[in-house]
Amino acid sequence: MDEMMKMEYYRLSEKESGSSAAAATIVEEEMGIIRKGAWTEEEDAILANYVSVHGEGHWNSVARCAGLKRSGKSCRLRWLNYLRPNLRHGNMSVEEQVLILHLHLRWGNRWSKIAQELPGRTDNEIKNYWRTRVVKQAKQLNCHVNSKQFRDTLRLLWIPRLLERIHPQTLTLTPSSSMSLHQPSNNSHSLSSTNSASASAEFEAAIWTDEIMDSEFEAAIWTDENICFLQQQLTHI
DNA sequence: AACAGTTTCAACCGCTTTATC
DNA sequence: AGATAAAGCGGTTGAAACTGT
Repeated sequence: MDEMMKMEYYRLSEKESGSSAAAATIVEEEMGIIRKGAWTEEEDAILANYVSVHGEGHWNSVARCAGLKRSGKSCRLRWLNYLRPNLRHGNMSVEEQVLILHLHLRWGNRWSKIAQELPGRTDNEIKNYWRTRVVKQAKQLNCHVNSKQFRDTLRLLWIPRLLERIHPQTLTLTPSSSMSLHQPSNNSHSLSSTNSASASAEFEAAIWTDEIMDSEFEAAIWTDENICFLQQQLTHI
């Protein structure tokens, strides 16, 4: 935090002392001062302008100083999920989808951690993708999304198949990375083996190509053909 | 065209973690 | 060391958009 920010922060904290900020928020909410629901363009502009001048952080203060009738939490979320620069909205590319599948096998529902590996994507977006696409497809295949059966099928068959289609060279990496994809794991909650960290890094690097950042086409990995393939594999695994 | 059912995703909620005093 | 506030996180909800009849 730079000095200007610090000064501003302490000034505001002082202002808020006495009755706590949280208590103030509750009172404001009860009085109908705190707005909820969809953000308007005007509110977006106010928030974006304020953050561009003062920087991120101290969201309760942002809400007050910018004149927004919103909670600090709401301001933070709106900024992180919508207004922040360099965000990518819209359809996920094939590479992004495969990476999500891969990282979820490794980390589970650690959405923010997964989001860190997908530049421009938010944890909320990834979480929504998972729930609306992956969980849905698993249900249609009569599987639980976290079952060993479904996870093994993803890890051993489905992801390699998708990779082969998008980047044929990915599967001819070093033995270590291939192992990380093909080696069955006793631990159903982890893709990892001893060398998995470096192998996974190699895997992720292989998925990401220069064109991904420009990729705008609708990337359908959940095609009838692919789902049929999954269905067949699930009955044999 | 109108309605019902389904899907999507932005936003909220509540809990946990981290930072500060 | 404990209290408090802020930030972060994952789960859930509900309105809008979409699709089928």
